[in-house]
Amino acid sequence: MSKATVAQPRVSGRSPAARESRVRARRAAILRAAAAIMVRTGYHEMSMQAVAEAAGMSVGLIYQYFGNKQDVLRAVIVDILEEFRDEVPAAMLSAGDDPYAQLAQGFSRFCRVIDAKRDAVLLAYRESQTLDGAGREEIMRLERETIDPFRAAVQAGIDVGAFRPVPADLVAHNLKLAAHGWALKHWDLAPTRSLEEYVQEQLDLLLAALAL
Amino acid sequence: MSKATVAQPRVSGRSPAARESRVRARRAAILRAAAAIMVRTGYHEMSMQAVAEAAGMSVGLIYQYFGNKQDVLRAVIVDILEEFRDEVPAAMLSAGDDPYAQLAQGFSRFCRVIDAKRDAVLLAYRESQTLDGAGREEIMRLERETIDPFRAAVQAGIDVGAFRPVPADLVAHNLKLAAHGWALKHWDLAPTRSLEEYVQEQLDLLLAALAL
DNA sequence: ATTCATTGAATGATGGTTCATGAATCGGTA
DNA sequence: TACCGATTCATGAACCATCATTCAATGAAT
Repeated sequence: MSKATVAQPRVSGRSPAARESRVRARRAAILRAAAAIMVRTGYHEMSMQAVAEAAGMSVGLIYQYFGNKQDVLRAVIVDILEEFRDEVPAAMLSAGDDPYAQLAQGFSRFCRVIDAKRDAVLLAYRESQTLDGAGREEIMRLERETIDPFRAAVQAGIDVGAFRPVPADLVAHNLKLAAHGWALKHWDLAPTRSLEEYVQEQLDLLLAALAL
Repeated sequence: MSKATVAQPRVSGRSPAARESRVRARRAAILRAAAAIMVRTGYHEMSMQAVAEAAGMSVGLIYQYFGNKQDVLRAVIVDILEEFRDEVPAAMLSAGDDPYAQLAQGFSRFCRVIDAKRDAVLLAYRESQTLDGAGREEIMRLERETIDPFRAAVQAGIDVGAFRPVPADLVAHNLKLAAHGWALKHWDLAPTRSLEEYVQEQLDLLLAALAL
């Protein structure tokens, strides 16, 4: 005996709109399930069977929405990084013209988003090497896009004469690593300080380098 | 047909000293081979068969020296971190009494060692989550021991009145992340600057926060 | 009736770990 | 010296388990 016994009822009809919304929902369910499992166990320990169960569908269906397992990993990681890429620059825009305020605002938002997804950040660090060349390229691109506003703000401050001349890209890099650091070294940092304290202390330390 | 065909001639005799030296040599060969493979392919893609071949011995023999595959991983990572733990504090001791000079010396050495083992550092970041609880504890301990001299030097400078009062542990943390960052974000940093330039620029930025 | 979504057992490949087998070396003995 | 168990070192094929991926069969919608 074999083959399908109970097909899950389709969520909605066959119209293009219905189809598109079903595709979105399925993809989201898969990614949500996969992310939850990977955060707990890691990519290699995650079986597609487990993802299917957690997402409430069959294994075969996952392959309708993603080419293969690695493709799922890529989508999970990209999802996270896209949130950074969208949130951080937006926060800086809302901070007005002052480069210092922009940096403070952007860094603060960056840290907050990271704090909310600490596990996912660790996942991205751990598993991004599992991706193929194209996947890694995409990750690097997203990371660059996220922090370029930092670089630009520092450079603007220097040009205006508000900051000491320093390598703007390196300052941006340090802000990024400091934000990532809250997730990477949470075991070391969190026992001694809250997120808010961390943000303030780091802003004080890292932006002191910009003072004339 | 089956079972052993050609046993490799024993390197030396059965005396305690000979035994100990053989054990050391075997362990070293296994770790060298395993590290090389993992750096290229990652832990999960590394087969014990491949390690055995690269180390010039049989699979079974590896299990005489390590309990299992994860045990090999732990040993590889611990090896790297122990080098940091030994080198960094030593470099600071050789820098005399000035806290600033100590920090500069320690950070510089830290970065140099990391540069020499960039792949291994990435490996440690990627795979340390694969370890069990005890393994992760050991890693955290080694990391703490490595950078505690940074914290102590900063604190000493503050106490002496040479530095502005800042959270010493956070400065130490930032120096560590900046050193790790040379490996983690080499793709971003290296195109624009050499290791020496990176060290100088980072010292300038990070220690500016200490100026009165 | 046709088309598309969905199922899940079967396939095929991989690889960690064990262990029966054989070689090398030893201390003791004649 | 020459030989003999006993002991330790070393081998690698076989065992067993785990999955990623496929695809023929089935159900629902039109």
